[in-house]
Amino acid sequence: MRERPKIKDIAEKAGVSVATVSRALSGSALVTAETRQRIHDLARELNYRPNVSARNLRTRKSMAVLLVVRDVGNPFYLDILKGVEAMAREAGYAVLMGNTENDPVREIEYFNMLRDGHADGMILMTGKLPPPAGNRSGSWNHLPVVVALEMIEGSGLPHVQVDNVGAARAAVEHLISLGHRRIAHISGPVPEPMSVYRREGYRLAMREAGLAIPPGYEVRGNFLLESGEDCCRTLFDLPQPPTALFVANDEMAYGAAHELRRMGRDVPGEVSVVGFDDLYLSKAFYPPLTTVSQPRAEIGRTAMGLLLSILSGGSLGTGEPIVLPTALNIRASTAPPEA
Amino acid sequence: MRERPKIKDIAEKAGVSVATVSRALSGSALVTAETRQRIHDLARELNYRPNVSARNLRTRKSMAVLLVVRDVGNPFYLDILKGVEAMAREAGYAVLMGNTENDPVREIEYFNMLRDGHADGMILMTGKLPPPAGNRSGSWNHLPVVVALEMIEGSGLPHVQVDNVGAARAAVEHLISLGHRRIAHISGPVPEPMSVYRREGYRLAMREAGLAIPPGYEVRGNFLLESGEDCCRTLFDLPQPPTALFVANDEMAYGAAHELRRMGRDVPGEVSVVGFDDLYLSKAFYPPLTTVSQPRAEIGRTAMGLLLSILSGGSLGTGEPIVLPTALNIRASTAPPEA
DNA sequence: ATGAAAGCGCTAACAA
DNA sequence: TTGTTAGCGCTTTCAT
Repeated sequence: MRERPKIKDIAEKAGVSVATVSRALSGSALVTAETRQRIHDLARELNYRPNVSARNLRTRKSMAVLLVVRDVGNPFYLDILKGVEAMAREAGYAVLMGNTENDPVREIEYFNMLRDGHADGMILMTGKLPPPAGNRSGSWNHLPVVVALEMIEGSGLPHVQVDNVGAARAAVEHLISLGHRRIAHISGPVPEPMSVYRREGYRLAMREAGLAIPPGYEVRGNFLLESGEDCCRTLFDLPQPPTALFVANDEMAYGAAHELRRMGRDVPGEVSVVGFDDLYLSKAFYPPLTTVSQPRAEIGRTAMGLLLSILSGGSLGTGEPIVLPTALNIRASTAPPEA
Repeated sequence: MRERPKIKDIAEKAGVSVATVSRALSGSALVTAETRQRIHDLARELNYRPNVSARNLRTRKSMAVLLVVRDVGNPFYLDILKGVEAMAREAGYAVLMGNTENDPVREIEYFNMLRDGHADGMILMTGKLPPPAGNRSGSWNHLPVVVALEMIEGSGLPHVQVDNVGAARAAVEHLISLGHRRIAHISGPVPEPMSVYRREGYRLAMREAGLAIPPGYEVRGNFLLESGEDCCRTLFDLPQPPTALFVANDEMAYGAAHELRRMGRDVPGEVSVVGFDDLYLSKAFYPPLTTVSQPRAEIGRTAMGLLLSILSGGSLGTGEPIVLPTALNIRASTAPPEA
């Protein structure tokens, strides 16, 4: 037996042609049950495994997908990755990790990997599309790419997302229904769409309740913990500080709550805090964080499902984005304002 | 210009052979600077990119590595992944995610992917080696595999790890130095080595301080949040409950602290808690968690570096495991016991 | 310094 | 139902 058996070895032992072996192994109906059985037995006996490079070259497929995020170190992506991975492996696809760190060079690099045959399709969660230079069609919308989580407006690509405006609005309405009037917002890095939408939800809820947004009540953060602390400090340096905070993600909400504690302000006694994302630690946080929960695993599964249907030549759907539902998880970081 | 230019297209336009183009593009010295330049220009103009499947088939390499973990959803792996990814892409390797969920079938599957040419090497963090069935050599130790984080004793494979015994011991010694005597331990899922080692460190520190471990003071958890809560409850149902907890990972420590709060016991006023891992949220936790910090990104980088040196035919090192240093981060969840 | 040619291992026409 | 054969696009001897 040679180092690594190939189809030819099986063919010789079985006394058939390589074509027959290939067919038998791929379960083609054009092989008698008897020869198929014989070949399968032989394959097992020789511990045969097909060479993927050869198959990929011939079939022009790689059976791999690329999952591209801004920062692999961000815990937010975990459940999405998990959802993608689960669906992918079920369908026989491997998952390649892409990490851009907001670097345009890398963003292009991953598109190139797609072209190079490293992967058959891509799930893009960076919210950005590199300029279509060197791309004949002048656009990306004929590539097997699904945009998830962070939308890319006008891209013409299939999207899987949540209603950030509506979810943010519901979060702020919760605060208002508790009786809060002075509600501030720590936003993400506007003008990125996700941040803009969440801020929009905040503004909408405030306006509908007839509440003015005092100057300085909108502070721009960057989604990181420290940023939550900093923004919180800014907010409470105001002459008329807020009684409630709507923070654009949980991580900054942790930072804000942390900072409030440091300043000796009780949460939710003196200040209520609402986050966004429902990271899995938010329920163990002290106080357990009221926050908007996104169906992360579902986002991953849906995006991968969409990509699979594209890869299998299925329709691209309606072109309308798929919007998954969010939920407001009311826990212990919100309470009525002090009397 | 054809759909996707290949070497042949460039060769024709340049009036040279495909061999010359291949050489020029790979930077071979056997091409005149002039033709090399011409070919490079042409390649850029045609927007040429090599087909990876073809190259992989020919070179018998995939320029990809497989990173296999028990649970891609676990935040602990994030920084490791980040470290691996950074080193990998620097060296021109792609990173494939593997997720076993402790399923032996999947564990084998990833080894098969290695054999099949899906990846050139593997970083294994599952702490388990599938039975070497169908493996001629009867063992795995000639495969390009680096074991990280969770050691696999007797595997003969290169290891990157931390000194779990020593780190755990230092953590418990901290508790002892604060004056605690009744120190309990919430362990991981013994008899898995990592859990056993951390428990061993606990026992060692206790013995050296001349402290007996009362019956029931060692409770077995599973590294998950809820498990921390459950174990904590068990511990405080004891007639003589502990004044300090050494918990085998941060996630369970969060759970334990959460449960203590629910029981109305102040941390660290009434009970001190030490964790292990230093997840990035531990400092934002309330109270900020005293915990053992592992150099996660460094573990990832080191493992990938080791794998790269193996893949480039370098030595396998001494065979001795590489042990990376840990540090005890003392924060606010530990204090002297009540008088 | 360049070219011709032989594959890498597989799949898929096309024949039989 | 099976076999023959032609590639997939690239790298790499071996000639020249």
